[in-house]
Amino acid sequence: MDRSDWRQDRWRVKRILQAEQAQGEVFVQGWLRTVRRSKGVVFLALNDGSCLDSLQIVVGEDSPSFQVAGELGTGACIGVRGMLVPSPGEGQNWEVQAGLITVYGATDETFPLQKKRHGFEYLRTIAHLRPRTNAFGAVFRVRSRIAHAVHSFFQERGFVYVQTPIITANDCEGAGEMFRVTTLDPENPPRVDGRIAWHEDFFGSKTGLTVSGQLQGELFATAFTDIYTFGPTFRAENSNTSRHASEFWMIEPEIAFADLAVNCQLAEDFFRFMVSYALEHCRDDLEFFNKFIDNGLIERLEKVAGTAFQSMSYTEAINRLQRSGRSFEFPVAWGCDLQSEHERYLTEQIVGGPLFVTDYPQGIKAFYMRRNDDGKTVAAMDLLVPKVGEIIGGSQREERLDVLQHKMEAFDILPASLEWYLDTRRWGSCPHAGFGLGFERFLMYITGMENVRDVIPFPRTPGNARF
RNA sequence: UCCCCGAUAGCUCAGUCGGUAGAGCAGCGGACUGUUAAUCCGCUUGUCGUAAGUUCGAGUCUUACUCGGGGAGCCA
Repeated sequence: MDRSDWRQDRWRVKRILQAEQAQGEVFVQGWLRTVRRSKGVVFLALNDGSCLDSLQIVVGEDSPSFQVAGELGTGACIGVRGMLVPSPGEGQNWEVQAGLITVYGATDETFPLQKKRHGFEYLRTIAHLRPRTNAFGAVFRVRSRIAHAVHSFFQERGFVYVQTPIITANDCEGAGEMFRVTTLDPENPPRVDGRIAWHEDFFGSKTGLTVSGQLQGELFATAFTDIYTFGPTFRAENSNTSRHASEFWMIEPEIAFADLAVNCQLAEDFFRFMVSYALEHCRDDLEFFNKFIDNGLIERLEKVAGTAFQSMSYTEAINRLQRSGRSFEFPVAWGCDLQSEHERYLTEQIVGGPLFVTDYPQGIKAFYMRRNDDGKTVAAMDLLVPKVGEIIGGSQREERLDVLQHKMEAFDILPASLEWYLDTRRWGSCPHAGFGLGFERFLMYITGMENVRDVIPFPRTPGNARF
């Protein structure tokens, strides 16, 4: 239900532009994208973030604010009271004939945003102002809608939303380097026998920021059957790529009584639901991306929304790569992890769309993944998509206590640190599965933006935590 | 962390063989009764990333460093 008229005292630009008839006097507030002056008339383009388009404000010589309007610059924040009338000009159906204009915040010639296209790299250096641009307005509106779509999808299907902890003492999840959380004095930490006495730290043990909510998600899946998490995740890896951030958001469903096939089906349903949702609810913004960022975007999204995903086992993928006749920088051999170039070739060249690769060799995957009957592979799956690469990683979890204990031994993980995790296998264990989807990677896929730093409001990457 | 590329006006970029800095946009002033990143005329803008070196002379060549980008690894 649309309640964007929740305030009686002013209109949002989006609602005005959707008007089907003249509305009489309106009051609007926002920021100016452009100011065009002629001898007897000033045109203002007013944007309030409600939609991509701006509202045209026409200030005639008869307006009490004609003088004021002529002195406004790009970026100024104003309120306008005026009559909403059909626009005689090209390019918009409605415009506001300005009466009184209130200037909340003027700008001067040092305002960094101009009415021209800026490079994304430059805009990253002014991340506090970039939401006021067309591209980032579109990005963050889409981000908001898609976040909502995540909850819609799972809530409609009876999944319980779990807020897994951000501070955790799990140090052996194997998903990446952790940021340390401590209140010990870094200059002079307490020591026992020369080693830092972590038991004297705030939580009585060594803690860090979560690298995944999966393990706790599994605990809740053994009570609520179907659950999901959606929250921030932190990796202290020194990754300097367009696809990695130190702080990002991840969606992790975990489902009981499910094998890998059900897991893949859920991932596909989810992915396609989100794409359809974006096409339906973010149309204007997607058209902007399609026009200025990625010309094939909408066509690609529509195809993905309407087509079943392909799937192949790791073993088959290796065979297909070997038979491709293509020479890769890294050799293709069973037992080796797929390199980025291999993944790209599979999803972009061989399949030309999203692709599940399943059943990887157990040596290259995490300890908790369920061992297959062949004794060599585990029930793991990655979803690869063109341009972005790996966007989902998941697996059926090892629910057999003895097998899991052996795996932990083989991976050099001390069972003592995860007794609570093993307890779920001790009592009332059940087959279950789950996956993680990188929210920003999905946004990259949906918007065509090519850098993870440009789909997260204030990106954190090695060497940068500004704003 | 490794490999490659880059850093010149507020922004986007050009700058030849080493010879002393330039275009568009923005900004400022003016013109124009309705524009769509308006148009037209005029004007202003520089520690050439930092430090050192080679040279009569360095934006240009060399080295180191800083920052940014692309790729790789790690992964989402």
